Amino acid sequence: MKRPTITDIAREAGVSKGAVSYALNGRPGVSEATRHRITAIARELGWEPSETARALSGVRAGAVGMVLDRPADVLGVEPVFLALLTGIQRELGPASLILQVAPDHAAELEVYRRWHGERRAGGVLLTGPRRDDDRIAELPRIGLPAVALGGPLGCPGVPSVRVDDAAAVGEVLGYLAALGHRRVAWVTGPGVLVQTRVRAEAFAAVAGRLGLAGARTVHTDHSGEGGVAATRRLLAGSRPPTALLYDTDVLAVAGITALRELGLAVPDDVSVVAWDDSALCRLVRPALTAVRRPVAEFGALAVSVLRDLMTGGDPGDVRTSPPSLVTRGSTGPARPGP
Amino acid sequence: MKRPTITDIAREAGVSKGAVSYALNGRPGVSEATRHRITAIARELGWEPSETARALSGVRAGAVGMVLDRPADVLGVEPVFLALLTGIQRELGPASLILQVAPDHAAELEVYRRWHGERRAGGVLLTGPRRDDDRIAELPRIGLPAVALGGPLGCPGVPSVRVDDAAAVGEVLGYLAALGHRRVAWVTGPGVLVQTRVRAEAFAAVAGRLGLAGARTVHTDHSGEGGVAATRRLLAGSRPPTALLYDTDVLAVAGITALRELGLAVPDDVSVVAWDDSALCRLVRPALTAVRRPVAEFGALAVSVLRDLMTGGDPGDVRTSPPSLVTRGSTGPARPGP
DNA sequence: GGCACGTGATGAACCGGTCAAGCACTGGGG
DNA sequence: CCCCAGTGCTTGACCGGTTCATCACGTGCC
Repeated sequence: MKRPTITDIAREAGVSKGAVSYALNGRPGVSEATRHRITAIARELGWEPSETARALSGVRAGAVGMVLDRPADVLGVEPVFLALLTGIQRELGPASLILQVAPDHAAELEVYRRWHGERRAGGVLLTGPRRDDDRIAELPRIGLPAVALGGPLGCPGVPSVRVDDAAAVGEVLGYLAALGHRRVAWVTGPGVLVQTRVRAEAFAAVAGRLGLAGARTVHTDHSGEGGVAATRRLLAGSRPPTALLYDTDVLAVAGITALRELGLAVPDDVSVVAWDDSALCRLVRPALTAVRRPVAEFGALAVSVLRDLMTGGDPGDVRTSPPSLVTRGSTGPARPGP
Repeated sequence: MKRPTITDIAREAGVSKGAVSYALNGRPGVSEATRHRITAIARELGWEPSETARALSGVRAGAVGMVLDRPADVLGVEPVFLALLTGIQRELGPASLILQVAPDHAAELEVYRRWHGERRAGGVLLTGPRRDDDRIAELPRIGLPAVALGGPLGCPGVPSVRVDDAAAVGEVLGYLAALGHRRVAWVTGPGVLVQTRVRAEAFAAVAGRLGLAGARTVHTDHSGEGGVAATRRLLAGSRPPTALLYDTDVLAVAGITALRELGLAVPDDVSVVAWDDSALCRLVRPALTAVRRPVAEFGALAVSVLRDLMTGGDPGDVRTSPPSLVTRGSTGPARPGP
């Protein structure tokens, strides 16, 4: 009950191995009649190509690889990870995803080199891109096609797939401004991440445009405790913010908990917005107003761009469909301040 | 700058390819002197074996595969997934994990067959095992070593790795009983999952032993909404429970939110326990008393058992270190009932 | 001295594909 | 009629390992 090989097909069809290879790969060298006969036999025998053998003979692999810095750091956000995975796999179809954890960028590049050398992966998805990321410089040199998830724009050879966070920032701030908020603070992750940076810059720009003088950005390590501390610090100052934006759902929950302990009501005293929508945002009370990003689409799009790159295309940077703001109970009119 | 092959090493050492192969694999057929010379040259050249070539020549692969039903269903719990992944990868070391999503068990088995046929994976971790799982019957037939994550005990050929949930159930119920709780309800996931079943059975058994007459189990689909509905239903009955156990942290948060909306205080009116501890449990108020399971250890252990199985061992079912109960603010003395 | 035997090595086949080179056959143009 | 180009297929090398059959070379024993 071994799986059939092209040799079996060749024997059955009365042709050579080479002819079968040409026929099944849709390349010239065999007549249409023979091609049909061969594909019919292949289907009948239930033949499927051996990725292993293909890889060994130097053909680009179809599998996609992904290295995680530290699992918890993927894109800076935990719960989003599974949605991302779903999208990736949906677009990947029968091809498989190879996952590996690497402690640092050097080790990560080593993994890329191995994957490429062995042709185990034909391309990779780059997670958690940073400013001046050495990986982005090195990958084209290795020759391994790569797509940066939420990465910097305009990198030659390494296209980025992004969610239009800037637009979302605009929408959120516009919404909050319309509610009368002037002092808005943004509790976000490590500043080295491109994603964080993009949001922070958009935040500053939009706040400037809307004339929100009291806009502030606070960087944390994305941990709940960090979020709590940042919230306390922000509220302790003079002229505290009337609206808070959090980078994750867990961070936002930590935030409203901290606010409640400070004796502040949400949304009466302070409004809260979470960055990624989730079941948690719906379930908590007050339910969290959140930015819903098309994360699964993001993953799927990344794979399709990578595929394009792998087949010789030269896709530029790409955007998903725009994120949307889901308003719930955690936001309301600003309390008239001093 | 191609990577070196054993042919390069052979040329350098002045021996044949075969000798190099024997030497590097630590098998008889070469003298100790030659072996040393060859390994030295291999190290110097920076040689690393090509998994691809090895796979093609029929050697068992070292990589481990894992198929996800639907990502969100892995072990029934989302946040745990990343911790699991961390543990798996820690034990896996430089070997890589191959991940694939399959819509149903038939497709999943097809993936296993392909992986095994191509020797892409030398073994697999089985997720979300069920009672009378057809995969567990089929995998030994395919010949692919497999370890069931939290699976049924005593399956010939497919060892299980488990966390001792029964002990945890005992601890939780003992703790609640000591606080005076008699009517305890368990809000859990789909009954087909072995994991859920084990907990439910332990729950019933322990409740019986402790004489908790009002113990009840409610199955949900693991969604937050399902948890809310179950909570409402439980509290609406006559003689409602004074303590609630939830299968996930998100479920528990949904639960305390629902309780608050029903006008019930936690823990004064009702105590709440979450099954898997997480940042969320610490951050929410009242902070959630939770069962902390060694999830990363669980993943690592599964890989090490799988490795044993892959190298011809016959490991039986294995347990992780015991889970522990972390008491926080969401549990307290039972309110004297009617 | 002849023979069996263990050791250490070699050479070649093999895994399942890809692909360049070669070859037989056909048809058209000069 | 011959040459050439194109079509359709075969042959065989190759990718980087593993493994089996074989063999040369001492060594020990009768």
